Amino acid sequence: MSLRHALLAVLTAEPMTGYDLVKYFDGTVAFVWSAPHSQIYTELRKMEHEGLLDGKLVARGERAEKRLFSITAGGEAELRRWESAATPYPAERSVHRLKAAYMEWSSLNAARAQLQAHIRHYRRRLENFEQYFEDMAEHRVQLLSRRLETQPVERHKAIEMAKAFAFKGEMSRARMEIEWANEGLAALDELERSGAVLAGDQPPA
Amino acid sequence: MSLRHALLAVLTAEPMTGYDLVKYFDGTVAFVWSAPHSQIYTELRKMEHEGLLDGKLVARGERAEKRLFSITAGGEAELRRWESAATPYPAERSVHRLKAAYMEWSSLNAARAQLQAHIRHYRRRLENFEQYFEDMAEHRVQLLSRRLETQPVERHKAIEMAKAFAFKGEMSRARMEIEWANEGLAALDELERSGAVLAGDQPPA
DNA sequence: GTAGTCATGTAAGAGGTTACATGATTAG
DNA sequence: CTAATCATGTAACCTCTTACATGACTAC
Repeated sequence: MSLRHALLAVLTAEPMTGYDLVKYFDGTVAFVWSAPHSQIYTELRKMEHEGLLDGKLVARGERAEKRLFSITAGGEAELRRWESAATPYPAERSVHRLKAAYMEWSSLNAARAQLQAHIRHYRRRLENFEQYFEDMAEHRVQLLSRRLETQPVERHKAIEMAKAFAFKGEMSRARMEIEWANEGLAALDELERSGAVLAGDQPPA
Repeated sequence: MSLRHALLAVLTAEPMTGYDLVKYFDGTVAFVWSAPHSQIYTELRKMEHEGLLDGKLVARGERAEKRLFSITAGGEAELRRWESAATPYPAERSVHRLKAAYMEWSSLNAARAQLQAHIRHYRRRLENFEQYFEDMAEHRVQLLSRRLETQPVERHKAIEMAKAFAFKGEMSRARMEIEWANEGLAALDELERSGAVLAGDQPPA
């Protein structure tokens, strides 16, 4: 049920089409919540039926039309309710941590490759976040600029604080994962020096 | 497709029933991968049909029977393959980070309550991890002890390293989340001092 | 004209959640 | 005898993934 709240939240910036939302969900929003277009279009229609959104057809070129969605009073109320209510913590499901926990079934070199891939993955994320912060400082984040234009000035500080805070969390997470993987690489070196054996370095019994 | 690899990995310790697996998945395994019994029993049967597991009925008391599953050579091969192959990174979906990103729709006090709940959640997790490490040091982790009994000695170091490494990752994560939430609380205090306003502290327009 | 972008769907299937359901065994 | 634990399922439903599908608009 979080996709709908993500959609409501994005739509508080300004009315937009499903296509616009798809783009945002492929861009900055994807850092905290991602969704494919198939899910977005169907959820938008559902929310329209439930009165959380208002969709109206507008012209697009000569013949075509597109559907502009805006958040309704009910939608905003639902967003406020969700933002103020407690959200249960989903059960842990971390493939890469699971894999690490049973690393003994890999080989020394394959295990190293996994950790190096882990580092590469989170380094790339970190670079994207750093880019985002730069863009934010220079007012180049479209969604945020639109939001500031449409929301009352007295809320601007809170809006900027929330975005920065959330992304800082993802940055800390990325740094933590890189550090963790580096410690794993060191532990593997130590294992190798001590002559320990992984199952993948031995033939199957 | 990771549930099956988690099951294979746990079953390398020793043959066990679905019920035993359910218990482990409610216990230590849940820290990296959790699954309800409904999913576990059906997946076990599927894996049996595919030849990854071998299930045989054994007596249980006078009348009843239970099914003991053991990993087959094919199952072990699949586990080794998975452990050595690259695993794609799933799309981010973090409700609490999403909520934080749109905190401006909450109220100062509700936002504080969210962050305090975040801290409590990860503190509890951290305590559980600390308990686990203590249990591990004193050889009180059943699944691990069984595993060491059945696996060749030359692999013991690697086995212990892998478990400790994975759980250290979850501990770092928990510490990071606590620190993050504390920074958020400080940022909210700062917002309040500066007279900033959140939407939830104002009536709906 | 044609390639890239804008724009919006449907549908099958996998994975996960929650609830319903049942019965034997064991320890007190 | 009775409560807790052992033991194993089924089923409806929701969410998400992946693939299929279509057509208009715009810049070159």
